[in-house]
Amino acid sequence: MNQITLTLPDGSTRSVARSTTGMEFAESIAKSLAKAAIAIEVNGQLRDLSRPLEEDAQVKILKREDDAALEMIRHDCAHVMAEAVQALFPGTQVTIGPSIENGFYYDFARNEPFTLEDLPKIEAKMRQIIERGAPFEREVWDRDDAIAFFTKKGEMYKAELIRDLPGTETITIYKQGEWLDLCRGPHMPTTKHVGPAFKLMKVAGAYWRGDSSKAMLTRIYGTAWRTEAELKAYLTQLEEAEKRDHRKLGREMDLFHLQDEAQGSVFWHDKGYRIWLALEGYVRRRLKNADYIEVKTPQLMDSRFWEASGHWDKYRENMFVVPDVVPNTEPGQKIFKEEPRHFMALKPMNCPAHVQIFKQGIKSYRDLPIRMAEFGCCHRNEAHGALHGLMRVRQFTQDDAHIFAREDQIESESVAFCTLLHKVYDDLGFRDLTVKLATRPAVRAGSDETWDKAEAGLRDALKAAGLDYVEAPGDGAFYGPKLEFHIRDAIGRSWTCGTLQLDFVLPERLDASYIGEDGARYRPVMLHRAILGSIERFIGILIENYAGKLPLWLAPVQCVVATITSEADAYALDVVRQLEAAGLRVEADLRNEKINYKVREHSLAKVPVMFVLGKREAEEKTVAIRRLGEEKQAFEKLDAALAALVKQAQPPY
RNA sequence: GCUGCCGUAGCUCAGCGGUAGAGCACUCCCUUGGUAAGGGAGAGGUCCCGGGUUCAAGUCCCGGCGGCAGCACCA
Repeated sequence: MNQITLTLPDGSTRSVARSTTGMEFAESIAKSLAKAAIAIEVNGQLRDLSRPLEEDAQVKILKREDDAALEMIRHDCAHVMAEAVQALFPGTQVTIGPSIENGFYYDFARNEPFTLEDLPKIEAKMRQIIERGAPFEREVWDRDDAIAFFTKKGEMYKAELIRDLPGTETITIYKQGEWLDLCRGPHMPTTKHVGPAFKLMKVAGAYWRGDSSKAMLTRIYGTAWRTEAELKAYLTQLEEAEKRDHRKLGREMDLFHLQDEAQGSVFWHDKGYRIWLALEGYVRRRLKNADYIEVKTPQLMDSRFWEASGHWDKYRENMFVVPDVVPNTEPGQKIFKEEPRHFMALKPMNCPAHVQIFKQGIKSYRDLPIRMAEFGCCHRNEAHGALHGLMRVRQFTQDDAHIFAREDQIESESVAFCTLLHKVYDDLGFRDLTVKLATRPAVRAGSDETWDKAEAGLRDALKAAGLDYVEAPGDGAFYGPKLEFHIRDAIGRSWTCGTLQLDFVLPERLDASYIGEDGARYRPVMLHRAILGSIERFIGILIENYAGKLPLWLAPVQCVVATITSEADAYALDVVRQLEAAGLRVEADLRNEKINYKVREHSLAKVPVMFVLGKREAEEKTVAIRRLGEEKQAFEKLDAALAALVKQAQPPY
């Protein structure tokens, strides 16, 4: 038969001649469809419209509006950029250029890196290439021919890519006019389909194949969208994110600062530390209610200890090591009187210390589970380039806890933790949550059998908790698999905060045991878990999520009492005293400034509530209440206003 | 750590070989003003650090340190 049957998404079927191309098929349905078409989905696989259809299939014509189209626009845009770059900068080698979230990039090999000034030139060239509208043409090449071709052209990276492709892979080349690139495809019909809604954003270095031992390439990032309106919306969103930057807000709101002498460690100012205390207090109450005990363990411990835990070998280069030697105080002498032989290290994590507490005395199976929490301050010597405000620091405090449990308690403990975590995120305003199961990494401790057991344990727990999840192979910790909890913030960014890690290795290494019902000794299993993760980082996330306008119970200054005239000063101070006595965080503003000025200033400082007092309020013992973001004022009796505010400022638990 | 860009007043930034500037913030004075900037005056700087070029260096060159953006890393 020279006819094939194509089934459309609505279930209707059409018979067409074998070898009809996707584009011809689209045209046979409707001219308008052919015009809007950018690709065809054949049995769930995206294909070029130019490719002939050879067999019966489920098909769907993809249009610009479809989600998959965005990826194609971005991918095609990367190709267009590569052509533009090679046209403008001869001798530049192309490597790879995928589409990514919100856009695309292309990595180039060039002796001189690109600068921001190059971007407008490249963009202009790209617009020419798009306008020219050359069709993307797919060709299948012989493997050796392709390697020879790219080698001859001086495209060593491309040649390497082809050489490393599995032998079964078809080598496809896409041409757009004169220019061509190795590519799996598919592509849209022509470069014109990319459209005008793109922008080159930044240049950066990137390692060849993501390997820091390999060459540093120069990467150009771009963003691309279906329409210019979408592009504009995206750029606006970036501006919004910049306005929310916790480093900027932290300075403006006088929350914290960082300085050279303590890189990566935070100086918490009075106001920032109020947020910390409110948050920590809340978590502490939640933990107590969930039957956790709270402990505090040493900051500095002997290297022997870290050797036993396994951290010394694997993570020493990220630990702060302190020589256990008496330093010289004589001027002009060496810092140490003798060559240091013994070392101590600042703890990079709390778990080994918690095992020590567990090991004091003999534990019975009846004692388990023991849920041991610590707001543990840890130090990790992070690479300079990794430090970023509160988000990535060298000294941080975890809302950490280790649950020592029997194996038969893993599931119920995991489920209980998931419940607790959900409550906390819900209270903090994060409702959009995704869960990942990170499984065994290449470098790890413990037998495969142990890992099988641990991974199965977490899968069972997820099932019992009724949580959807995706697996992240190879992302687990060296001692066990983990669940990662990702929260989505108000502007759509995702953050990994909570974790639950199952560990059969550390109890073994540090020889923790309990006596079972039968009188024999057993190993407990450890569940490492955190909800906020790092408190520093979580406060950073809160600041950005709320754009500095924290919920009343977390706000560093909950209420400012501002006077209109100095006649109200005495009354204002009395009001402040009463609010403070009721446990609120309050400030008085008696300055010789107009009320407009005061309202503006405290609004910009994101103070949620202002009590404004003039002569009238002082005489009537009332307050004029102005809330952040509202233009209206409410007038109330002081007693009623105070009682209402105290109620509103209650933490969620 | 790697690549690129940047480092001037508390903050945001201008100046780019020829005696350090603006706005906001700060201090003082006038003003007591009813819900997002009242007026005036003043004070404030090793122009990141160290070398070099030059008659002369925030300004040009080299090295360090730090910041930012990616990359790599994140127990």
